[in-house]
Amino acid sequence: MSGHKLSELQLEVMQVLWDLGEATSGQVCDALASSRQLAPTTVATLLKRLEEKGAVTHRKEGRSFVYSAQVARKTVRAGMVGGLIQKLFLGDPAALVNHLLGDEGELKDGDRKRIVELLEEARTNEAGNNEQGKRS
Amino acid sequence: MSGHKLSELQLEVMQVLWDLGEATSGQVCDALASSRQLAPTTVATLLKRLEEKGAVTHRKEGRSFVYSAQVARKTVRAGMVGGLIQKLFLGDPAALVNHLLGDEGELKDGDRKRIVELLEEARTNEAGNNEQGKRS
DNA sequence: GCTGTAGTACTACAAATGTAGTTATTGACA
DNA sequence: TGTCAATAACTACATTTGTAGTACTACAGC
Repeated sequence: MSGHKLSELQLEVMQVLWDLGEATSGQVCDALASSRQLAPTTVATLLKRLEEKGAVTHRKEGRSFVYSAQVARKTVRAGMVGGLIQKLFLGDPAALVNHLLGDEGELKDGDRKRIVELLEEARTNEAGNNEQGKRS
Repeated sequence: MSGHKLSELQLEVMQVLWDLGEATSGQVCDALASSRQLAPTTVATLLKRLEEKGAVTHRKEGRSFVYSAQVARKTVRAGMVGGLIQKLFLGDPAALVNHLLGDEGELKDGDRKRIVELLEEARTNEAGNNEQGKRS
């Protein structure tokens, strides 16, 4: 439900929070430093906006805010992957996989192999589900 | 590398052009009508902006413009899927597939099956490659 | 106790996007 | 042949995003 559309930069911030569990704006700023040079106030602004849209929360510790993600990585992934499938693949997830397996140059040598390996797992699960009757 | 970042709406317009081959702004407007009510001028604006960024071209026919996509659907898919993988899955395509196969509720019953089938096919191909001698 | 520093709050501003009105043009049809 | 309907050009405006400056505050160390 919660339509969490995150921009690229917002996503980067979320990644930091997901990885660290929680962080002050300063820590987020440091974590991002490798990929982007942002002024500390910029990061603070980003966090506040993310909070406005419910993607993060903060608790107060001393005078500073310790932020943490309020939406799970998985949720955001699901939302964004789902959106992409809708928008680009007419709602058909298999079309996405097909695209990935195609020769679009997406995959490096090892990737294809690893993906195919996932097949084994998937089949196992599939079998398991069938036998046990699936629940979730 | 042409960084074609398209917004959701822009993407919808592109879909129409990809599907129809070419279309006037009026036709695009009609095609979009089912999903969105947009003023004809709005659609015209969208097309012009898309042209500015090189995603579409037009030729003149009488007094009206007939637009057609200038970037291939495949290219845009590759770009956007690639971006998503970078941003959300640390650049690992297999992680995306894994996510799809996970129980995130993304897949309807038939979908999983079809994906597994695709993977099986891919594995067959992979085997073929192996037999012929793989390089890397 | 005073000062520097880190961090929040508030403000700002440019670019992109979603959306559409106004105006000018012009081919089509009565 | 004159009017209408379609369409392009230009303009407009709100929202979101990327980015950051300024002002205020409070703790830390001298």
